[in-house]
Amino acid sequence: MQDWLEHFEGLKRLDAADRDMLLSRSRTIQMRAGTVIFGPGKAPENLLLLVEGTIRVQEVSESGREIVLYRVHSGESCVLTTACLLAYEDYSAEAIAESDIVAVAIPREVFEELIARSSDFRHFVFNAYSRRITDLFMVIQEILFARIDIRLAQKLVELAGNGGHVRLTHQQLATELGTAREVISRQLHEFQRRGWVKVARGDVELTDADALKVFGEAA
Amino acid sequence: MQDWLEHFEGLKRLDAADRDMLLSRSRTIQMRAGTVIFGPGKAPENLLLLVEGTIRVQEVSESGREIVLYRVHSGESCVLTTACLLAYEDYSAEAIAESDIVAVAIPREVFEELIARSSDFRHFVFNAYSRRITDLFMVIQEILFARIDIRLAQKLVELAGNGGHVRLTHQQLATELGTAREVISRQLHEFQRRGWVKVARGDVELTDADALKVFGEAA
DNA sequence: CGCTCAATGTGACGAAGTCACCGACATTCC
DNA sequence: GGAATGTCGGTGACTTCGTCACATTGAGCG
Repeated sequence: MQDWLEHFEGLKRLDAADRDMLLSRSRTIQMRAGTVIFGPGKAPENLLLLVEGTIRVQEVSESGREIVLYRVHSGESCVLTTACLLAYEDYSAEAIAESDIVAVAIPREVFEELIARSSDFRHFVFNAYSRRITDLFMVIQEILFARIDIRLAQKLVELAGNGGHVRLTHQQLATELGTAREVISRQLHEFQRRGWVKVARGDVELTDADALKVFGEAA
Repeated sequence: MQDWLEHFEGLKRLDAADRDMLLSRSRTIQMRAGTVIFGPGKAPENLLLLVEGTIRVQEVSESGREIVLYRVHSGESCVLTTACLLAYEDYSAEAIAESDIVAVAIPREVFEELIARSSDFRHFVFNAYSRRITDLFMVIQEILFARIDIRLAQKLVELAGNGGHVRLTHQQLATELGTAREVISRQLHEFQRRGWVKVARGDVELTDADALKVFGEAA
């Protein structure tokens, strides 16, 4: 894994010296799908750059309800880790490897030095922060002001691959939206009644993606 | 306004050179209470350091419902402005001067240069980001997982001054929690029935703050 | 004193979350 | 094959919360 820097759009233009620094003073780590990367009482020591795979950040309630806040994709950094290093720590948030992942861990001193030296690196980091904050704004916007049927329609369109299938359980869809399984079940049935989807065990087939899309845009 | 730097705990230890830079290349601005500092289609050009007053950042829905996301107090920076500069822009979020304010506007180049030069400044900025992100996490946590009677009780305790009065209208309280006025009215009546508060026009008197506190902690 | 506007009260309703429990399907192990 | 077990999904009753459409109240002011 010599050329992982190529995965990061925002880091391609770094100086040779900065690239060297990143390459020589970081180490590559791997984790299996399902690993808890950080969580209550488990703050990481390093800034993580995600080379391969995706990380899901979610919040959990005592009662067991969950919501996905955002995802970190390959080529992005997990800025929350740096946030954790500074701020309070009784997050009920956790980050989970959604797939097997490959990441690069950058020690804090290296992070600081790069921030000081490289304006490209600065932009990369601030960009990441901005995106997360925007994501969180959107999440709040949605859960507070948008109807759940609309949100589910949008989510289905978003998640459907080319085959038009969403291979998730109702519980997983509920977690995506921060609602309860029963609510998803009922809404999916309503969508099926309208001929927009066909539900099966662990799978939702979009039979009329256009209708769903239109419905989802009726904000 | 020469010594505004003294208001910023995180900036007190800056080098003389950095202080000079901040002082010489920024300008002080003032705004009246109620001014919209940024909002949809109105992104600011500068990083703002708030010297005097408070700024409220909130989100608004088409239907008119609102929620307060967080407040920026004197001695803090309004990092979202820098976030705005980079990311999407169709925020439905807005920042409003809650009181008359005095702020220092720092041009982008100066901001960048300081980030590069001063580790104290860096920490100041990252700290601000972290705090905001944490605030947003908490907001999501609350609106999704906490009952609104609990949240109202907490909010009343939090907002009550020494006199034990919260001088806000039901609508304003609703905005604090992102709910509807009617809901607040009903909950306040229930609290009054239990002898915890006494409601009047634009004012809630906490007659049994302890009970409210206990109730609010029954998470 | 009566006007007017903002603040608040209220009941009916609808949307969404909770609870309890059930049945349907899948996997694994005899 | 068949039993055991666990996950997934279905359902009705209920509660909480938001919405809507008004009615009422109070405070300031001409």
